[in-house]
This record gives sequence, structure tokens and C-alpha cells, in this order.
Amino acid sequence: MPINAVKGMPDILPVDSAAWQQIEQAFTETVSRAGYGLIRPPLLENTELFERGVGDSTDIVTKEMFTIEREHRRMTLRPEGTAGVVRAFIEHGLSRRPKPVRLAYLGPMFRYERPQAGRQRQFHQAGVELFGVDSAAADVEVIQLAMAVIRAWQIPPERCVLSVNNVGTPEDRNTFSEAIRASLASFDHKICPDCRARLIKNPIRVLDCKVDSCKSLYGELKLSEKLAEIVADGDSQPAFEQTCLLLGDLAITYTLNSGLVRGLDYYTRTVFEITATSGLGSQNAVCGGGRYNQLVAQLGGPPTPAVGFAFGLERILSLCNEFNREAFCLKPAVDIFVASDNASAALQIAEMLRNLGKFVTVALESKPIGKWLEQANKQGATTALLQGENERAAGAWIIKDLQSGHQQVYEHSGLQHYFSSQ
RNA sequence: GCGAGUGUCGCCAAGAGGUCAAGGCCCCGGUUUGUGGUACCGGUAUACGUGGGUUCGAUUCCCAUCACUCGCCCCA
Repeated sequence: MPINAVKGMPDILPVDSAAWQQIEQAFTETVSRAGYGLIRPPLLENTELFERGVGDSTDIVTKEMFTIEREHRRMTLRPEGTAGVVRAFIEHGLSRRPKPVRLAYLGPMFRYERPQAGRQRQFHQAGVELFGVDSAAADVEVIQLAMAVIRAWQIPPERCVLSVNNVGTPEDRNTFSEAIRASLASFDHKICPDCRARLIKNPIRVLDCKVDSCKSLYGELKLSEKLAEIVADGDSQPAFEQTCLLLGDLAITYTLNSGLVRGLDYYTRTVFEITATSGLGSQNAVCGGGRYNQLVAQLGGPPTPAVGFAFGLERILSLCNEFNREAFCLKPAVDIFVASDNASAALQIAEMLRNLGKFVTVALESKPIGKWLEQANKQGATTALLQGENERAAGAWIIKDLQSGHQQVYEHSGLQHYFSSQ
């Protein structure tokens, strides 16, 4: 019985890993240029971190976590990156570093969902978090950076749209929550069970409901307009308006979407989302982010404003594949193919050439020269370095250019000089 | 959790209720035993997801099951 991969946990094979490397490298280069340092938190955290950080009424926490239990400790494979970064920020005293503290991360996340196009149980995110500054400029730096990353991936700008919204202060949200409870009090029987639960734990999330009957009811009751009104009168509005102004100054186009409520509880004020205009089906959100001014304090750190985003890399990869396939062509992985009946000579030469920075593979079996060349060709080598019986007796090697077919015989002692000038 | 679709060699892919289940790619060998890429010839493989049922006979029909894919939901 063969053993298969766990559902939703795909292998990334060598043919795809070049593209992955480029995507990851473009990300880290872009964010590094903006002063973000890479942090690599563990994949496993105490479950409580996500319950408190992401929010224990969110779908992520209530039904999507991979949790294991050992010696009465519950630990969970990270379903997102922010909570772990914030935990590390607090734990290592990064809050005492000069502000702002800029961090970036990259790696696999785990959510127990039903796999489909653009959604796996193990997937990869790349994101940044900016700590310690509450200004609109900080919001905009992060959004600007997200757009720069998209450019670095060479995704055409018209392929993506940016939506922003103000979800208000915690006080706004409390006011709104009470308003929702009041408006829906008499509709208890008309709303879906999920919404009934939301009403108790986190009423603002009813705006996220996709059930038609709920949507139309909330539409009639003008719930999202109500949120917008409360927020517009609240303390966060001036800064949010400033954020919009700055986006305008930078010629970053966006749409205001008052229905944009992120699925994680920690957001305050500015939230944003970048969606692909086509090509990804229903899983079209490629980036989500926003401000979370309460989270650090909520996880036991000193009150610290923060803002960040995360990209879903599988979705980015499929956009890049669609529009920029050549950019991800695997360059020939092999420069030089070394073959000799004398294995130790071949292995030594290969080592020498690798030390010169060449990509080198070795023939591991004695074969006729024609077979070696065939093998070299199949591996995509550009040069073959061969030593058959004759050359071996003479202490020489054949250097053959596999494109032109030209070849020359070189003394063993001349090889290093020859290849170091290539 | 709910709905739909698909399951034939490593990959792609024909097929039909009944002799050996096409073909292509890949891989291996040969023509060319020390010179590759093209061409031609040949070869390898426990391939009809699994379990039942109908039938003289099923890979083909039916049922169930599993896996994968897609959609809902949710999110990146």
C-alpha cells in the first residue's frame, strides 16, 4: 500500500521550486529595501495565542486549526502569521527597540479547510508588520509596500484592485454591536444559525454573512451604512481620511468598500484587501491587511499600534504563471557535465569546478562516450568534460561545447585555468 | 459541513458488454561497440481507484465506498 500525502498538503517539485524561489526572493528584496527585517517564528505556537490573537469567534479559530495536545499543552500549527510575530515582538523586548520596528515573514501556514482552487491546507504567506506608529503615513507605507511587491512580481497593475475601509475604533465597534443587536432583536428567527452565534460573540461579523436571506435583510436594515455612520463620527475617521488623501497623493488607486470586514478580529481603523480581477475564481483575495492597534496589548505587551499585510503566495504564483511564464523558466541547472572512467578524478574535478562557481554534475557510471554525451544533453549541460581511455592515459580531458559541437583536448593541469577564465 | 464532476501505465489519452485493453510522451536498448541533440527499429510496466451487484461473461451497466478536482462557506 503506497502512502500518499495528507489531504491539502501538496508537494512542491523541482520544476516549480525555481518559481517559488523567485517569488520569495522578490518579496524579501523589496521589503528589505524598505527597512523590514526578516523574522522566522516557529510553525507551532500555544493554541491560546491564536484564540486570543486571531479571535475566538473567528472561523479560523473555531473550525480551521490543526491542534495537537502533548502533556496537557495544546499547540497549534500557525493559521496566519501576525499572532506569532506579535508574540515574538513582545517576548524578545522588541518593543524597546527604536520605533518603528519593521518585520517581515515568509512561510507555510495551516488551516483545516476543504481544499479547492487557490486554497490548500498548507499554504504560504508572505507579510510585513510595522510596529509603534499610529500615523496615516504608516498605513500608507504598508499599502505602498504591498503595491511595490506586486510590481516586483511583475504582475500587471490592472490585474489587481485595492479596496480599503475604516472599521473604526473598538468603541465604534461596541456601539455598532449594540446597534446590530438592537436592530436584529426581532429577527432572531429569520437569520441563519451562524449569524445568531455572531450576534452573541461578535456582531460586526454578520456583515460578512453570505447567506442570501441574511444579506438581503441586512441590506434592508442598512447595517453596513450604519457602521459607516458610526465610524464616520468616531475618533478614527480623521486619520483614515488622511490615509485616503495620502493614497491619492501617491497615485495609488483604491475603492472604498464599506462592506469590507476582515475575518480576523484584531483589526482597527484601516483595513485593506487586494483582489485579483480574474483568473483565481472565487479565491481571488491575494493580499489582506490593516491596522491592529489593540493586539499587542491584548497579548500582554505594552500598548503598541501596528499595521501589516499578508500575501497568499500560491495565488500569486498562479497569477505569475498565467502572465509571466517565461520569467519563471528554469535556467539550465547544469553548466558542466564531467565524465571519466576514473571516478575519483571526475569527482575531484567536479568539486574544483563547483568551487569556481560552476553548476556541475558527474557521470556516476562508466559508459561509452556517446552515452555520456546523451546523458549530458538530457541534463541540459552546456559543456561536457570527458575523459575516456585515451585521454586518461595522456592525462588529458576533452572539453566539448554542446551547442556548437566544438571540442578541444586539454591537459589536466590546464583545466582550472581554462574554466576560471570562462 | 453542504453541492457537483472525474477516476484506464510515471504523464497525456482512445476504447467497447465477449480473442492479446490503442496511441503519444517519458524511460531503457539498438541502428551508430570513443562522440549527444534529428530519424528509424525494438523494449520495460502488478494500468481500467476499491468493494459488491446484474450477466454465461464486466474495465464497459447498477449500487456503495474511497480518492482527486471544482463550487458553496471562509480566507491569503
